[in-house]
Amino acid sequence: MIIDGNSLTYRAFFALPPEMVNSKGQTTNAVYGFASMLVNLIKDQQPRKIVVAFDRPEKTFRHIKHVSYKANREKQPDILYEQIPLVKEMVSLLGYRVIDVKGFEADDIIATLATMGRDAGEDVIVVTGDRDVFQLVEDPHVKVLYNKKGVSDYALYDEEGIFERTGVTPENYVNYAALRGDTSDNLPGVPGVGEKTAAKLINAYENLEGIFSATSEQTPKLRENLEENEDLAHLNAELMTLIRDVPLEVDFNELENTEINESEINNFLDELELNTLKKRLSEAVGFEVNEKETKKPLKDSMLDLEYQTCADVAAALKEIEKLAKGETISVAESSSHEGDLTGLALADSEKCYWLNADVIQAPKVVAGLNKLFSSKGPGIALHDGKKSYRQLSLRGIFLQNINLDVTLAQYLLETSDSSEPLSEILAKHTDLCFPSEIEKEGQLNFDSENDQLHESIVNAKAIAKLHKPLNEALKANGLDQLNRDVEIPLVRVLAEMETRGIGVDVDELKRLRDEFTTQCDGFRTEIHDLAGEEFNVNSTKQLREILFEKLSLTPGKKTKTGYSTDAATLEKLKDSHPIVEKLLSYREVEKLRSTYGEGLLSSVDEDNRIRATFHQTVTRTGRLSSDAPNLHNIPIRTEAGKAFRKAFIPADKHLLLVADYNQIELRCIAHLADEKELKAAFNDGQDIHTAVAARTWGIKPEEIDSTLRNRAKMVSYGLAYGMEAYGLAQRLDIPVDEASEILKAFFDAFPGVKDYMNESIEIARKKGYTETLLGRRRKIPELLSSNFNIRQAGERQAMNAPIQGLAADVFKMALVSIDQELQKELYRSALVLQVHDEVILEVANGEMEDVKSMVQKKMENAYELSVELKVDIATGKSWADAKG
DNA sequence: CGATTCACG
DNA sequence: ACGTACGTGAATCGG
Repeated sequence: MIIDGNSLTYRAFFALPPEMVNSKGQTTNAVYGFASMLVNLIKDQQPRKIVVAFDRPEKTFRHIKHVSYKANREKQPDILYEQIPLVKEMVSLLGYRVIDVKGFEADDIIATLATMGRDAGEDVIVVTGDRDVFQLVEDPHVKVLYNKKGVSDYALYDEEGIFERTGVTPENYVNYAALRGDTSDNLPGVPGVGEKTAAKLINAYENLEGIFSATSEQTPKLRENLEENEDLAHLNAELMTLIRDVPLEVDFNELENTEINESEINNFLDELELNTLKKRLSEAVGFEVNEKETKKPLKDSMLDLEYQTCADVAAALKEIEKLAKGETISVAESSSHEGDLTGLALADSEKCYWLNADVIQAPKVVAGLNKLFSSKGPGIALHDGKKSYRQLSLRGIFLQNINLDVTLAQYLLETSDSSEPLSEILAKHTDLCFPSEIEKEGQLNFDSENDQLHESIVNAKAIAKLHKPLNEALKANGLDQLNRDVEIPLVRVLAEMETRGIGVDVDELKRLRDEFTTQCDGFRTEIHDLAGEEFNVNSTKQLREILFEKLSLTPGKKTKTGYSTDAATLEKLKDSHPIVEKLLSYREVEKLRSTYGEGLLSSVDEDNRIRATFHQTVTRTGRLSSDAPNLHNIPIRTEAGKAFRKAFIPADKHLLLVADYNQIELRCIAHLADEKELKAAFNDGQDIHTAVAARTWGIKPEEIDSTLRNRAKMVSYGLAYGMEAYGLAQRLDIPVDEASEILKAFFDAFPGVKDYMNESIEIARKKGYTETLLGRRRKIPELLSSNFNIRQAGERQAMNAPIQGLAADVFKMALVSIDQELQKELYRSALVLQVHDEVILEVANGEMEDVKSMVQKKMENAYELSVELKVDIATGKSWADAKG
């Protein structure tokens, strides 16, 4: 196997993010990528020996090609080139031969080696992303494994393969490429001659001489182009012909793999901090992994495991008393695999105490802890507060006075990276680290109570150390208020909702599941009949074959793996074949059956309630998310799907109350853009889409029909996402230029909006992040990308984040204030669910009127904007009943 | 485990 | 020629 070292390093570099940097600032993406490729190549091809060739140009370049090669790459300077010596070093340490020869390119060395191999009767496989080597392919000995893209996408070409790909034989490749040119090598070809024409000419006239002596047989335009560029073609051919007699200083037979230098390769990978790669590489190449000699952290920078056990109730009470007089207490609970609380670690900056499960159970300790954790106490710091809150509240202990949740703080500080292990957060904000025996989680025995104990001790200590730096960082970044007034109070709200769950009518759910199962079976049979064979309709791959090959329907857009079969594509094919409509129906009911029928049923607890988890540190905009199950995407848009909302019901003697913000994002835009006309439309209480339509097209609201209203509605919805004409056209099913007109009319009617959007992008570009009104940040590194599409996506994110983020902030504040009011007034009603701009409460009989007006008031006044916030409220015996 | 599809706001 | 509206999570297939 002869590898083009430069070519693959180059491919590896662009396949992987340049953010891969070790702690010393060395970029490692290309080294990592090259090694990954090597692993794949060894596994797939199992070569007997491997040689890697590299360029070693002289100071002045021998070929024009070299100059342009360099010119093309100059923009990606050092961070790529500085990795080439590293790749060479790695290859050598792995026992493979590195060859470079002064004044020659890797290509030429490869050509020489391949020729030698062929003459020796050896099988040679050349690996590269450079098409020049196609000329070397020769049956049966020389093949090319061409890297199409990334680190794992290859095509293996023999003579037939080259012909299939290019339309010419390997020996004709040079002339073919000379005519066509090569953009990646910056060589222009004959104008008007592309792949097809080049192949046609070569095959008709054999070689360049043949072609140029018969130009009169071509069409006038082509003839002219050929005649004008004859010299160019000959020069190209000369440049592209690889040199097959590079003076190598070694004989082909001396290129055996050498010994692997085990300790050196280990050191090399450690130095670059390519830890996960080490294992894969060692398995593929065959060397022993040295257990990394982790430089033992300095003793005084390591957290210790010392703690004091409160062995009985009296001891616990005594220490609780002491802690109550001191500073913020760090709290870390410990729970078993099954989720039972096994103990509690409490730390201040001096000491750490351990209370086991028995001690915590004692009523006196519960009372003591409740006092300690109350607003009269010194305050609490913890990590993953929602989990601790849930654990302790089950034991009657309530964490009421949280002033730092490390998880939340880290989320606010670095939205781009949530839910890091505590040990890493500690390393980021202090110069401390976890004791080595705790850090390696894999080495902990999961069942050992002792390990769990130690872990919570260390956690509590780490939290104590993080308290000061994190609070300072929050203040310094203007996130203090958001943290204290919104995120921290929300912990309790979400914990309570998770614990309470929402009631479901299991019989109804089962009925729906069965109904959709029957429908699925029916549609599936019909689809099989129409297709003329049985196949797995859920498999896009199989479906593709049926639709586009067997039934020869016209394919639409493509995905990475082939033609798309998504709903938008199928919609367009509706009239071509009766199977399409059935497929759309099948997809709909299959989704309902699996995700919502089977899925929800499997999440129902014994008390007929569903308990989801609400994540506070997942989204990049500040919204919440829900999983296991996701209750944020229960169907509503189709009648069949909506039926699932009938199965969400209140407890006995309760009703559900559903309150949702009316057009909150559009109102946020009106406020942020300070767009008077849009605000006026809201404040007048008009139908917003009609009002927007009327202003956009300059006609009276009474004259707006449903089409115009719908168009305005789509524009309003798309607005927050940075929609373009194309997207609007797709959704409205109108031509792009028409959509473009609509957008123009809209932005002319509401000029503040356009200005605001541009401003959002500008600020984000300057600062590197967006900010909501309340200071919530979102980093957008995409704005600096050299890739146009990625940069544009970044711009849309920059437009959307402050809008979606403000709506999320407002909503969170509403949740908190509703919760506080429910507590304060001792309501028996409770929050059971939230869905981005909608809250659902389980309201006790007799409390409805009060709760309803309270919720409305709290939501509408959650945060004052220069435009009114309006809330729609309904009540009923199910989620479906309580909607419109 | 990535890709595809589709449910929601 | 490409891709084209933001943000999520779940089911399913297939490598």
